[in-house]
Amino acid sequence: MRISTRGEYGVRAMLDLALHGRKEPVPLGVIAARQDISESYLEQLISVLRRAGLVVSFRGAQGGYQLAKSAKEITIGEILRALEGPIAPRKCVDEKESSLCTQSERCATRVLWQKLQASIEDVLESTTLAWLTNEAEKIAAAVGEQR
Amino acid sequence: MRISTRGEYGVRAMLDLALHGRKEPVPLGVIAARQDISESYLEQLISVLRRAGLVVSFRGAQGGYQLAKSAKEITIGEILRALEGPIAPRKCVDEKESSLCTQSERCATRVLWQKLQASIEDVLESTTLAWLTNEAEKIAAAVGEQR
DNA sequence: AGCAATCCCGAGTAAATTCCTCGGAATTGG
DNA sequence: CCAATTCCGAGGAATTTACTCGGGATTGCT
Repeated sequence: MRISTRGEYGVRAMLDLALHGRKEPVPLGVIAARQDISESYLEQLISVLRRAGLVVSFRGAQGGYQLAKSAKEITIGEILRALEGPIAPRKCVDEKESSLCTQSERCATRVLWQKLQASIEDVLESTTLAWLTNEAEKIAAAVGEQR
Repeated sequence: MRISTRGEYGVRAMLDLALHGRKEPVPLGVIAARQDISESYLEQLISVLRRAGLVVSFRGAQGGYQLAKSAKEITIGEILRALEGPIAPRKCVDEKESSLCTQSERCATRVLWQKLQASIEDVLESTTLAWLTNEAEKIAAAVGEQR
Protein backbone atom coordinates (compact mmCIF):
# COMPACT_ATOMS: atom_id res chain seq x y z
CA MET A 1 0.00 0.00 0.00
CA ARG A 2 2.68 2.47 -0.90
CA ILE A 3 2.87 5.13 -3.50
CA SER A 4 6.21 5.28 -5.23
CA THR A 5 8.61 8.16 -5.56
CA ARG A 6 7.11 8.84 -8.98
CA GLY A 7 3.92 9.95 -7.30
CA GLU A 8 5.67 11.79 -4.51
CA TYR A 9 8.02 13.63 -6.84
CA GLY A 10 5.20 14.44 -9.21
CA VAL A 11 3.07 15.95 -6.48
CA ARG A 12 6.01 17.93 -5.15
CA ALA A 13 6.87 19.22 -8.60
CA MET A 14 3.28 20.30 -9.17
CA LEU A 15 3.23 22.00 -5.80
CA ASP A 16 6.45 23.77 -6.70
CA LEU A 17 4.88 25.05 -9.90
CA ALA A 18 1.77 26.16 -8.05
CA LEU A 19 3.87 28.11 -5.58
CA HIS A 20 6.58 29.52 -7.82
CA GLY A 21 5.36 29.40 -11.39
CA ARG A 22 2.51 31.85 -11.39
CA LYS A 23 4.22 34.52 -13.42
CA GLU A 24 7.09 32.97 -15.31
CA PRO A 25 7.75 29.39 -16.28
CA VAL A 26 10.05 27.50 -13.96
CA PRO A 27 12.91 25.59 -15.56
CA LEU A 28 13.27 21.95 -14.68
CA GLY A 29 16.66 22.43 -13.04
CA VAL A 30 15.18 24.91 -10.57
CA ILE A 31 12.37 22.58 -9.55
CA ALA A 32 14.76 19.69 -9.21
CA ALA A 33 17.17 21.66 -7.05
CA ARG A 34 14.47 23.17 -4.86
CA GLN A 35 12.75 19.83 -4.35
CA ASP A 36 15.95 17.86 -4.14
CA ILE A 37 15.06 15.46 -6.93
CA SER A 38 17.37 14.10 -9.61
CA GLU A 39 16.96 16.36 -12.60
CA SER A 40 17.09 13.70 -15.28
CA TYR A 41 14.61 11.55 -13.45
CA LEU A 42 12.23 14.42 -12.91
CA GLU A 43 12.47 15.19 -16.58
CA GLN A 44 10.80 11.89 -17.38
CA LEU A 45 8.08 12.46 -14.87
CA ILE A 46 7.26 15.96 -15.93
CA SER A 47 7.01 14.90 -19.54
CA VAL A 48 4.35 12.43 -18.47
CA LEU A 49 2.55 15.23 -16.69
CA ARG A 50 2.75 17.34 -19.80
CA ARG A 51 1.29 14.61 -22.00
CA ALA A 52 -1.48 14.22 -19.43
CA GLY A 53 -2.32 17.90 -19.88
CA LEU A 54 -1.40 18.94 -16.36
CA VAL A 55 1.54 21.20 -17.15
CA VAL A 56 2.56 23.21 -20.18
CA SER A 57 6.12 23.64 -21.32
CA PHE A 58 8.01 26.45 -22.99
CA ARG A 59 11.08 25.44 -24.91
CA GLY A 60 14.28 27.33 -25.42
CA ALA A 61 16.01 29.92 -23.29
CA GLN A 62 13.82 31.43 -20.54
CA GLY A 63 11.64 28.37 -20.97
CA GLY A 64 10.32 26.03 -18.32
CA TYR A 65 7.04 24.71 -17.02
CA GLN A 66 3.79 26.06 -15.69
CA LEU A 67 0.54 24.52 -14.57
CA ALA A 68 -1.83 23.94 -17.45
CA LYS A 69 -4.84 25.03 -15.42
CA SER A 70 -5.50 26.69 -12.10
CA ALA A 71 -4.43 24.78 -9.00
CA LYS A 72 -7.97 24.39 -7.81
CA GLU A 73 -8.89 22.54 -10.97
CA ILE A 74 -6.13 19.97 -10.54
CA THR A 75 -6.73 17.07 -8.22
CA ILE A 76 -4.10 14.93 -6.56
CA GLY A 77 -5.84 11.97 -8.14
CA GLU A 78 -5.09 13.29 -11.62
CA ILE A 79 -1.44 13.65 -10.80
CA LEU A 80 -1.10 10.21 -9.29
CA ARG A 81 -3.08 8.52 -12.01
CA ALA A 82 -0.85 10.07 -14.65
CA LEU A 83 2.30 8.86 -12.93
CA GLU A 84 1.33 5.65 -11.24
CA GLY A 85 -1.46 4.31 -13.41
CA PRO A 86 -5.00 3.63 -12.30
CA ILE A 87 -5.82 3.97 -8.62
CA ALA A 88 -6.78 0.34 -8.07
CA PRO A 89 -5.55 -1.62 -5.08
CA ARG A 90 -5.69 -4.77 -7.22
CA LYS A 91 -5.72 -5.24 -10.97
CA CYS A 92 -9.11 -6.96 -10.83
CA VAL A 93 -10.81 -3.72 -9.81
CA ASP A 94 -9.22 -1.79 -12.66
CA GLU A 95 -11.79 -1.16 -15.39
CA LYS A 96 -9.53 -2.17 -18.21
CA GLU A 97 -8.51 -5.44 -16.65
CA SER A 98 -11.86 -6.76 -15.57
CA SER A 99 -11.57 -10.49 -16.01
CA LEU A 100 -14.50 -12.07 -14.29
CA CYS A 101 -14.27 -13.91 -10.99
CA THR A 102 -14.43 -17.63 -11.34
CA GLN A 103 -15.21 -18.24 -7.72
CA SER A 104 -17.52 -16.63 -5.23
CA GLU A 105 -14.77 -16.29 -2.65
CA ARG A 106 -12.56 -14.46 -5.04
CA CYS A 107 -15.47 -12.30 -6.03
CA ALA A 108 -15.98 -11.34 -2.42
CA THR A 109 -12.43 -10.11 -2.03
CA ARG A 110 -13.04 -8.09 -5.15
CA VAL A 111 -15.91 -6.32 -3.43
CA LEU A 112 -13.48 -5.56 -0.64
CA TRP A 113 -10.94 -4.03 -2.99
CA GLN A 114 -13.65 -1.98 -4.63
CA LYS A 115 -14.68 -0.60 -1.28
CA LEU A 116 -11.09 0.33 -0.55
CA GLN A 117 -10.62 1.84 -3.97
CA ALA A 118 -13.71 3.98 -3.59
CA SER A 119 -12.42 5.41 -0.36
CA ILE A 120 -8.99 6.18 -1.79
CA GLU A 121 -10.43 7.77 -4.90
CA ASP A 122 -12.76 9.83 -2.80
CA VAL A 123 -9.86 11.45 -0.96
CA LEU A 124 -7.71 11.84 -4.01
CA GLU A 125 -10.35 13.32 -6.27
CA SER A 126 -11.65 15.70 -3.65
CA THR A 127 -8.23 17.03 -2.74
CA THR A 128 -6.92 19.68 -5.09
CA LEU A 129 -3.53 21.12 -5.64
CA ALA A 130 -4.92 24.38 -4.33
CA TRP A 131 -5.65 22.73 -0.99
CA LEU A 132 -2.07 21.48 -0.87
CA THR A 133 -0.73 24.90 -1.76
CA ASN A 134 -2.75 26.35 1.05
CA GLU A 135 -1.35 23.80 3.51
CA ALA A 136 2.17 24.65 2.44
CA GLU A 137 1.53 28.36 2.92
CA LYS A 138 0.04 27.81 6.36
CA ILE A 139 3.08 25.82 7.43
CA ALA A 140 5.46 28.36 6.01
CA ALA A 141 3.64 31.15 7.85
CA ALA A 142 3.77 29.25 11.13
CA VAL A 143 7.49 28.67 10.75
CA GLY A 144 8.00 32.36 10.01
CA GLU A 145 6.05 33.40 13.11
CA GLN A 146 8.10 31.15 15.31
CA ARG A 147 11.28 33.06 14.59
CA MET B 1 -1.16 2.22 -4.91
CA ARG B 2 -1.39 -1.53 -5.21
CA ILE B 3 -1.47 -4.25 -2.67
CA SER B 4 0.68 -7.21 -3.56
CA THR B 5 -0.23 -10.84 -3.92
CA ARG B 6 0.96 -11.35 -0.35
CA GLY B 7 -1.98 -9.33 0.88
CA GLU B 8 -4.42 -10.81 -1.59
CA TYR B 9 -3.39 -14.39 -0.86
CA GLY B 10 -3.41 -13.76 2.85
CA VAL B 11 -6.92 -12.38 2.80
CA ARG B 12 -8.15 -15.24 0.63
CA ALA B 13 -6.53 -17.80 2.91
CA MET B 14 -8.15 -16.22 5.95
CA LEU B 15 -11.49 -16.18 4.20
CA ASP B 16 -11.03 -19.83 3.34
CA LEU B 17 -10.42 -20.63 6.98
CA ALA B 18 -13.42 -18.63 8.04
CA LEU B 19 -15.62 -20.52 5.62
CA HIS B 20 -14.21 -24.02 5.90
CA GLY B 21 -12.29 -24.27 9.12
CA ARG B 22 -14.96 -23.90 11.75
CA LYS B 23 -14.91 -27.49 12.92
CA GLU B 24 -11.67 -29.06 11.90
CA PRO B 25 -8.36 -27.50 10.99
CA VAL B 26 -7.73 -27.09 7.29
CA PRO B 27 -4.41 -28.33 5.96
CA LEU B 28 -2.32 -25.94 3.93
CA GLY B 29 -2.55 -28.07 0.80
CA VAL B 30 -6.31 -27.84 0.81
CA ILE B 31 -6.33 -24.07 1.15
CA ALA B 32 -3.71 -23.72 -1.55
CA ALA B 33 -5.63 -25.95 -3.97
CA ARG B 34 -9.00 -24.35 -3.29
CA GLN B 35 -7.62 -20.84 -3.60
CA ASP B 36 -5.29 -21.69 -6.46
CA ILE B 37 -2.16 -20.44 -4.72
CA SER B 38 1.27 -22.05 -4.75
CA GLU B 39 1.49 -24.19 -1.67
CA SER B 40 5.08 -23.44 -0.75
CA TYR B 41 4.53 -19.74 -1.16
CA LEU B 42 1.39 -19.76 0.90
CA GLU B 43 3.26 -21.64 3.59
CA GLN B 44 5.48 -18.63 4.12
CA LEU B 45 2.56 -16.28 4.29
CA ILE B 46 0.53 -18.32 6.71
CA SER B 47 3.47 -18.66 9.04
CA VAL B 48 3.58 -14.88 9.18
CA LEU B 49 -0.11 -14.86 10.01
CA ARG B 50 0.49 -17.38 12.73
CA ARG B 51 3.28 -15.34 14.31
CA ALA B 52 0.96 -12.35 14.16
CA GLY B 53 -1.58 -14.30 16.20
CA LEU B 54 -4.23 -14.45 13.51
CA VAL B 55 -4.27 -18.19 12.92
CA VAL B 56 -3.39 -21.19 15.05
CA SER B 57 -1.74 -24.30 13.69
CA PHE B 58 -1.97 -27.98 14.55
CA ARG B 59 0.99 -30.09 13.62
CA GLY B 60 1.09 -33.69 12.54
CA ALA B 61 -1.43 -35.82 10.77
CA GLN B 62 -4.97 -34.39 10.71
CA GLY B 63 -3.35 -31.07 11.45
CA GLY B 64 -3.87 -27.77 9.70
CA TYR B 65 -4.90 -24.21 10.46
CA GLN B 66 -7.81 -22.43 12.04
CA LEU B 67 -8.57 -18.82 12.83
CA ALA B 68 -7.14 -17.77 16.17
CA LYS B 69 -10.23 -15.74 17.03
CA SER B 70 -13.69 -15.27 15.68
CA ALA B 71 -14.00 -13.76 12.22
CA LYS B 72 -15.72 -10.68 13.52
CA GLU B 73 -12.74 -9.89 15.71
CA ILE B 74 -10.29 -9.99 12.82
CA THR B 75 -9.98 -6.92 10.64
CA ILE B 76 -8.67 -6.79 7.10
CA GLY B 77 -6.23 -4.18 8.35
CA GLU B 78 -4.65 -6.68 10.71
CA ILE B 79 -4.16 -9.18 7.92
CA LEU B 80 -2.66 -6.68 5.54
CA ARG B 81 -0.44 -5.11 8.16
CA ALA B 82 0.96 -8.51 9.06
CA LEU B 83 1.79 -9.33 5.46
CA GLU B 84 2.57 -6.01 3.86
CA GLY B 85 3.90 -3.94 6.70
CA PRO B 86 2.43 -0.70 7.98
CA ILE B 87 -0.43 0.85 6.06
CA ALA B 88 1.37 4.04 5.14
CA PRO B 89 1.22 5.46 1.63
CA ARG B 90 4.69 6.90 2.19
CA LYS B 91 7.39 6.04 4.67
CA CYS B 92 7.32 9.52 6.17
CA VAL B 93 3.85 8.92 7.61
CA ASP B 94 4.91 5.66 9.18
CA GLU B 95 5.35 6.15 12.92
CA LYS B 96 8.62 4.30 13.13
CA GLU B 97 10.23 6.21 10.33
CA SER B 98 9.31 9.73 11.29
CA SER B 99 12.24 11.78 10.16
CA LEU B 100 11.20 15.37 10.35
CA CYS B 101 10.41 17.46 7.31
CA THR B 102 13.15 19.86 6.41
CA GLN B 103 11.00 21.99 4.19
CA SER B 104 7.50 23.36 4.47
CA GLU B 105 6.55 22.09 1.04
CA ARG B 106 7.56 18.59 1.88
CA CYS B 107 5.70 18.87 5.15
CA ALA B 108 2.57 19.81 3.26
CA THR B 109 2.71 16.70 1.14
CA ARG B 110 3.10 14.79 4.35
CA VAL B 111 -0.20 16.17 5.55
CA LEU B 112 -1.67 14.92 2.31
CA TRP B 113 -0.35 11.41 2.84
CA GLN B 114 -1.63 11.41 6.37
CA LYS B 115 -5.07 12.32 5.14
CA LEU B 116 -4.94 9.47 2.65
CA GLN B 117 -3.63 7.05 5.23
CA ALA B 118 -6.41 7.91 7.63
CA SER B 119 -9.01 7.14 5.02
CA ILE B 120 -7.41 3.81 4.08
CA GLU B 121 -7.03 2.74 7.67
CA ASP B 122 -10.58 3.69 8.37
CA VAL B 123 -11.86 1.25 5.76
CA LEU B 124 -9.42 -1.48 6.63
CA GLU B 125 -9.93 -1.38 10.37
CA SER B 126 -13.69 -1.17 10.16
CA THR B 127 -13.99 -4.08 7.77
CA THR B 128 -13.86 -7.46 9.43
CA LEU B 129 -13.31 -10.91 8.09
CA ALA B 130 -16.90 -11.64 9.14
CA TRP B 131 -18.13 -8.99 6.73
CA LEU B 132 -16.11 -10.58 3.96
CA THR B 133 -17.43 -14.02 4.83
CA ASN B 134 -20.91 -12.66 4.63
CA GLU B 135 -20.25 -11.15 1.20
CA ALA B 136 -18.93 -14.48 -0.04
CA GLU B 137 -22.02 -16.27 1.24
CA LYS B 138 -24.33 -13.76 -0.38
CA ILE B 139 -22.59 -14.20 -3.70
CA ALA B 140 -22.62 -17.98 -3.41
CA ALA B 141 -26.35 -17.92 -2.61
CA ALA B 142 -27.08 -15.68 -5.59
CA VAL B 143 -25.19 -18.01 -7.89
CA GLY B 144 -27.13 -20.97 -6.53
CA GLU B 145 -30.46 -19.25 -7.11
CA GLN B 146 -29.60 -18.47 -10.68
CA ARG B 147 -29.41 -22.14 -11.63
C1' DA C 1 6.35 -48.84 17.05
C1' DG C 2 6.24 -47.07 12.66
C1' DC C 3 4.49 -44.48 8.94
C1' DA C 4 2.15 -40.99 6.60
C1' DA C 5 0.43 -36.48 7.02
C1' DT C 6 1.41 -32.33 8.26
C1' DC C 7 3.63 -28.10 10.01
C1' DC C 8 8.16 -25.49 10.41
C1' DC C 9 12.26 -23.05 8.77
C1' DG C 10 15.77 -20.89 6.14
C1' DA C 11 18.40 -20.40 1.93
C1' DG C 12 18.31 -19.43 -2.69
C1' DT C 13 16.65 -17.59 -7.24
C1' DA C 14 14.07 -15.79 -11.34
C1' DA C 15 11.30 -12.18 -12.81
C1' DA C 16 9.37 -7.81 -12.41
C1' DT C 17 9.45 -3.21 -11.07
C1' DT C 18 11.43 1.01 -9.63
C1' DC C 19 14.64 4.47 -9.82
C1' DC C 20 17.79 6.68 -12.15
C1' DT C 21 21.65 7.96 -15.85
C1' DC C 22 23.21 9.33 -20.27
C1' DG C 23 23.80 11.19 -24.86
C1' DG C 24 22.13 13.71 -28.24
C1' DA C 25 18.51 16.13 -31.02
C1' DA C 26 15.21 20.15 -31.35
C1' DT C 27 13.75 24.81 -30.08
C1' DT C 28 14.04 29.64 -28.95
C1' DG C 29 15.13 34.28 -26.58
C1' DG C 30 18.67 37.63 -26.45
C1' DC D 1 24.66 32.55 -33.40
C1' DC D 2 24.87 30.77 -28.84
C1' DA D 3 23.39 29.57 -24.44
C1' DA D 4 19.51 27.87 -22.09
C1' DT D 5 16.24 24.86 -22.17
C1' DT D 6 12.86 21.12 -23.43
C1' DC D 7 12.35 16.54 -25.70
C1' DC D 8 13.28 11.63 -26.46
C1' DG D 9 14.64 6.89 -26.14
C1' DA D 10 17.95 3.40 -24.69
C1' DG D 11 19.90 1.19 -21.03
C1' DG D 12 21.32 -0.22 -16.45
C1' DA D 13 21.64 -0.74 -11.24
C1' DA D 14 19.10 -1.64 -7.20
C1' DT D 15 15.27 -3.26 -4.95
C1' DT D 16 11.24 -5.89 -4.31
C1' DT D 17 8.19 -9.56 -5.33
C1' DA D 18 6.93 -14.10 -6.06
C1' DC D 19 8.17 -18.30 -5.73
C1' DT D 20 11.03 -23.04 -5.17
C1' DC D 21 13.44 -26.43 -2.62
C1' DG D 22 15.30 -29.49 0.83
C1' DG D 23 15.18 -31.17 5.07
C1' DG D 24 13.83 -31.27 9.96
C1' DA D 25 10.14 -31.68 13.71
C1' DT D 26 5.50 -33.27 15.29
C1' DT D 27 1.67 -36.14 15.83
C1' DG D 28 -2.56 -39.06 14.85
C1' DC D 29 -3.61 -43.59 13.27
C1' DT D 30 -3.20 -48.48 12.76
